[in-house]
Amino acid sequence: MLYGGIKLPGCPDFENVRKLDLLPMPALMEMMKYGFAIDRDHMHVIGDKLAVEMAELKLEICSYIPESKLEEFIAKSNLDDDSAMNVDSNQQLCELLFNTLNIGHGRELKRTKSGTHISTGRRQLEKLRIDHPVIGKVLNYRECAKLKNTYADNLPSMAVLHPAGRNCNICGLHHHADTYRIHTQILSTRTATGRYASKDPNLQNIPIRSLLGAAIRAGFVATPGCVLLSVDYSQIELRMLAFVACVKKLIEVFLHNGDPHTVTAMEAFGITEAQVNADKIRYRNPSKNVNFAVVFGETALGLFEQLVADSYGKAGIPVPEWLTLEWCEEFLRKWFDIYTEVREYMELQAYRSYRYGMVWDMVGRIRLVPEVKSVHKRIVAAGLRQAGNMPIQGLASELIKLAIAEIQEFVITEVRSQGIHCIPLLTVHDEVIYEIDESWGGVIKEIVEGIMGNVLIDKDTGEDYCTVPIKAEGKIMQRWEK
DNA sequence: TTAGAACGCGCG
DNA sequence: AAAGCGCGCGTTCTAA
Repeated sequence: MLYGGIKLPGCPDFENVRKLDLLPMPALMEMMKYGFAIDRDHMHVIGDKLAVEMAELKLEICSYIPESKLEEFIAKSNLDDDSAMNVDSNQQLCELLFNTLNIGHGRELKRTKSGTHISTGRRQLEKLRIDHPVIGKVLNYRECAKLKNTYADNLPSMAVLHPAGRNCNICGLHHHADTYRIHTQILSTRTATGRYASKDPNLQNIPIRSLLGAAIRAGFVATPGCVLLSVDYSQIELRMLAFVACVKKLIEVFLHNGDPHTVTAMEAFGITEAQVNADKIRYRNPSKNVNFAVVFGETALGLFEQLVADSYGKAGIPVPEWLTLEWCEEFLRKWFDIYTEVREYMELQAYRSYRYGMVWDMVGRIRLVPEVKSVHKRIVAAGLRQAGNMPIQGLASELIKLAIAEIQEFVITEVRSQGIHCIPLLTVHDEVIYEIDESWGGVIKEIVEGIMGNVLIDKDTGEDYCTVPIKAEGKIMQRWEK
């Protein structure tokens, strides 16, 4: 027995899955009930800064409208202020970029799904960045608008006051100070893969990747006297791919605690570690991209597009001469030769999709894939990608569920029973967050890391169900991700 | 006037 | 021809 009667490995097994879905429920209930504290003033300050930035960018963007066209644009603008156009409207943006400024003239520009307009998505605009200064402004404006509308303005208004004092009427706890807390809803039976979803508000997509985004995340704070403990699995999907598909070379890399991206580059190009590090853009970045995206069923063209966008976007440099579609095709071929079991794994999932109409992950959760019987190649291809991805994403989601349940058991029997404050706040796919009495954060961090890393080791026999070591790393913070 | 589609984008 | 998995949400646009 692994935990509470959960068996591994498996085939479709509803009883097993039902048990696994129920075990983490007490912890999820607490996450929703206690909420995650936010610093409303911090959010307001960011919101004000973004408003200023947006107004400036909007003026700069509108200044590119030629005098002769100005009236035409003003007539089409749907805003009641005196601005010449609405940058949030892709139609008006298309008019400016492609019909007025003729950016990308003569080049093949990708159209939107419905085919009615040229796509103004970030990946497309990145390619046009060096053609005209307005593109950069639009992208900056978009980032500001997203952060302001979705986060800076909305989150403070959704926060609920937990007043200082005993027996809080919201959560029942004793609070030493007023806090404003966000209560999300966690949906445990929503996704096709077994992951959780979060809504009203969604706390699983709080920004972090950009500098401005990180500032938003820093608005999530620990209650005074407490710290936040965030523990996340490292490279969890790549590890699960190695495990599920029995990928010899990948398993070895993880057993030796190596860096899979560097090793992939060394193997694919037949070079040394020093050579990989000497030209990371050429060797390590593509390897990292494929290691990450192969579980999504990325194609050579997808890889090519991504690397081109990275080149223009992040590095701000033209596409290197070696970066061609053919190069990407060749690299992908080499990748599958090195990790040849992945090819076999994908074929097995395809077979199961056709034969049984479904695929399943290692604990027995199923996903139906009727798409593979479609007459449309595009639909079939999408179904096959989903079939290949689900057991990987699924198993990764089962790990964190087991961990959440096990940590909760520890929290209740060993921590709170000693009068130490420790509550679960949130889980974000491969990460769990707790709020802990500040003097106990360090101790509990070590224990939680251990529980998460050993979640596939049998508690009675010590047998490891997993052929790949699993690692979890924790951080202690006053503010989320800082 | 309004519900839903389309588009774009935040996260893992 | 299309070309990357899983979500939720804000704004604009469209059809009724």
